[in-house]
Amino acid sequence: MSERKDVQPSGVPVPCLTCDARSGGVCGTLDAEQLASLAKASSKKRLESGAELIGDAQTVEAYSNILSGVVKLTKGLPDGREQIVGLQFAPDFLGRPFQDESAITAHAATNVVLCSFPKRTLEMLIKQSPRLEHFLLNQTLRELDEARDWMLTLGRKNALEKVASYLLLIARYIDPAVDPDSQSIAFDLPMSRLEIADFLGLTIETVSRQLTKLRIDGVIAVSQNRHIVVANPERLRMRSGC
Amino acid sequence: MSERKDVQPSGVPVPCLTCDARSGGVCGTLDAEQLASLAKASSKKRLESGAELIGDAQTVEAYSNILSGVVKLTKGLPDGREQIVGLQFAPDFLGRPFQDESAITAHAATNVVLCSFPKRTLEMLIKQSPRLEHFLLNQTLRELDEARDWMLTLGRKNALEKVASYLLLIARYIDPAVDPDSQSIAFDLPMSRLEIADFLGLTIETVSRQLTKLRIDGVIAVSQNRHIVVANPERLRMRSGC
DNA sequence: CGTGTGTTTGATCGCTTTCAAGTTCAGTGG
DNA sequence: CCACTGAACTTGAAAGCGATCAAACACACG
Repeated sequence: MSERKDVQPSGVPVPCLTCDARSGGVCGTLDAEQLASLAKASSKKRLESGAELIGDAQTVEAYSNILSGVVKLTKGLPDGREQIVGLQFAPDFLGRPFQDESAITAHAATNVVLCSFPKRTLEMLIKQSPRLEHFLLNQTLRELDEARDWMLTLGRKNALEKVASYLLLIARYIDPAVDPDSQSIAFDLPMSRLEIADFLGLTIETVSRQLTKLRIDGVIAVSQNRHIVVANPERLRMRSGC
Repeated sequence: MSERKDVQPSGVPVPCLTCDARSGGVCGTLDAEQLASLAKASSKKRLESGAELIGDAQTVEAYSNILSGVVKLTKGLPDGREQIVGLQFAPDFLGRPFQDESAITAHAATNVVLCSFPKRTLEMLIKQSPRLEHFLLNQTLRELDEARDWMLTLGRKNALEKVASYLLLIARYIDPAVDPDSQSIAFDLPMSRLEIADFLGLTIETVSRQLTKLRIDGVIAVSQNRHIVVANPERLRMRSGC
């Protein structure tokens, strides 16, 4: 690709012009020149649901911005038990800076579009740009807050509270202001029952039973397995334990 | 205190000269001038085991370095259930940058010595010192790794594996190279059975029973409640599920 | 129309919790 | 030094919740 086609008079690379992640994510912290050097080395990737992005103990040679879709981060025990330890949504940054080997596995939970770039390129930019490092610190702190919230759920909530908490988590991703108003909210679950179970530290059967319970109690309506209507978010919150 | 007594010819403030955290922690990233301005605003605090450092939803006006002891971070449910979501040891940095309200509670798990300084002072230094921000990013990434390890333990391990994992965690803090050699290792638990239970998402009775099981199996020896001798670290690791 | 995958439902089992004593330990005052 | 006291810990018995095993159901696809 020629420079003429790649770079606008404004200095913003063409592929970045229409990119949702440009303002929200990593790229929003870069000046035009830095953005250009990152864009030159980056490529858009489409992944089907279920595809593996990063393998456990695998050398990581790329970082990515999530442009759309949901990525799940998992850890496993030698005997096959699995736990999802994080969910990442657009426009999150994906990758573990300053560490060559990943201790976790990443999979596409839905169809996913990424903007990937080499580890080296980004690490060079980090050294140049305190704003970028500040952005990463903030995202990492947010992920840590989320992980700790989830530890409370995993360690101290019962099955019903776990499932209710999960539904609230997804509902809030769709509409962050879901609680105060008691409007109903509808969405499609980005994950299968097995994945939900791996997220909640439960089995599929238990997840299914708790969804049934919430359905019978009139808190939610379920259709086609994945489609959820939360009739009464406030009642769902009451069942989530907090 | 006069400057003459506070500052050495080298430029290193006197109280910092003998400080263990000076090289390992936040202060190691600062130049002499920055260290001096931080030292001027900081004060050493001794806290008894059980003291509250940061309350939930309380405005945080100070950050700290942990000079000695163990700090536990907890989250609770409205009905009183509690979960420990993190342990911090010297020379960790304590506090949640860029957020006025704490979402968690911090308590001294043992007697603790802190070096505290005002939020404002550190935030000013962060703006000046990319090295400091880099240090904080690294510590936060490490804490996130630890939190995710623990999510696997909370969600997918049974009671015996949880207790074994906890003992390994503490043993590794005492001696990081505890696994490869099969030497025995002895230490005092920094936490009560209730705290261990809150860490593992179990009850005190279950923690006690699993410790008894490990004792009967000859994996550990327990005396005076808190003192543990791990006779065979490798067998302990085998029982931890990974 | 059959096949396969994902989900629901049912019955039973087992682990962890709960409730209820005991026991050990550290601290205090005689 | 020892007896007393309260807190922390251990042990036991029973109950409950989620896991496991098994079967039925629903939907997509060839």
